[in-house]
Amino acid sequence: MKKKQGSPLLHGRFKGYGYRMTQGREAIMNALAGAKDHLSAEDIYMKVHPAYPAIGLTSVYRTLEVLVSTGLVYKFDFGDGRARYEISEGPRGEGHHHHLVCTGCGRIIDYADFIDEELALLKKTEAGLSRKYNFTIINHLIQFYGFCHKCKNRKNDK
Amino acid sequence: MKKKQGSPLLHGRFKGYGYRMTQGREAIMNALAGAKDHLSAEDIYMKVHPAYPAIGLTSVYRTLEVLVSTGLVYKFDFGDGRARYEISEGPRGEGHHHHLVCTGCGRIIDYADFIDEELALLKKTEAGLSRKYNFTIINHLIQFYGFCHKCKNRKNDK
DNA sequence: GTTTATGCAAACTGTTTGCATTGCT
DNA sequence: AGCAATGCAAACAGTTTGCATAAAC
Repeated sequence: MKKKQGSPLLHGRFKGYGYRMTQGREAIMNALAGAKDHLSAEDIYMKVHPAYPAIGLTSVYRTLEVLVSTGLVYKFDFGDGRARYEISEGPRGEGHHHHLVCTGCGRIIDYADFIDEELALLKKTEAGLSRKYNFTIINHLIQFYGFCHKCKNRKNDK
Repeated sequence: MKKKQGSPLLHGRFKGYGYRMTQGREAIMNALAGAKDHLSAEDIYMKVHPAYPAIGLTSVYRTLEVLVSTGLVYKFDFGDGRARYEISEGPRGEGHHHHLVCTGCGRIIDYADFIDEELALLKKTEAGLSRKYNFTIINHLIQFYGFCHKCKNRKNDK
């Protein structure tokens, strides 16, 4: 189980948009497809580099930009100054989860509990929003902000 | 109705944490309190500068950092490279809203429709999450990603 | 009188861009 | 062959940090 071969879907859809498929892009897509979690541009660069050393960080950024603009890949930002990317398998994908973000220390906890109820409601909301704002919804991001148990206490010290 | 005088709550809570109240900090808090929308550090700097020209951008950042770490102010990131700040009146505040973020052009649409149903569910979810992860939830961020009507079409061209 | 906050300038970090070269198709 | 994609280095933008000074307490 070295590197999961290709992501035919991504691959195909990508070319469908008229972009060229190159080794670098393929490697980047594989890295994204094989990742459980959201990766930063540098994470991706690191993952791809050993298999394809010719890659440059610039290409990673440029490829990501294209992927994001087509909606095939997702970009989000947790506020730590570096963007994260994740394959857009959509909110029904098995890896889908939401986040708890600690305002005190920046820690991010992924959770997938309660997701089902949330999704049911979101689906309804989406329908309404799509209509009202003429907006095609592909994905969503839900984050709860607050204090993790460590920072909760530290806060009281202050 | 020039600038809403002080934010006694913020003010008091802030000192309660042991920080000193300075003119600059007060001005920054007023700027935040008077804003309908999420402001970037530079927005705040611009708002504060006329009334208190001695202020420096550095202080804005430093004050925001403190406010965020106490939970009095909220920081989020839409992915355009600059962080936004907003008074943490919590999800029940009248200005509370969620976002539609266009992946194609970066446009952000604020919406407040459907908020009530969403909030009801979120409240329930929060309770469960707080317990399970021992995490104190103060606020949340909900964003739908997709394509606005303009980018929807542009995408088909490609 | 101490200690914390400030302003300025310089340092940093992630991301973007210009340009000559390479590699898809 | 023709045009899109790449790599490198330099440019950028937002944010952070060091340090001497000023302001709160």
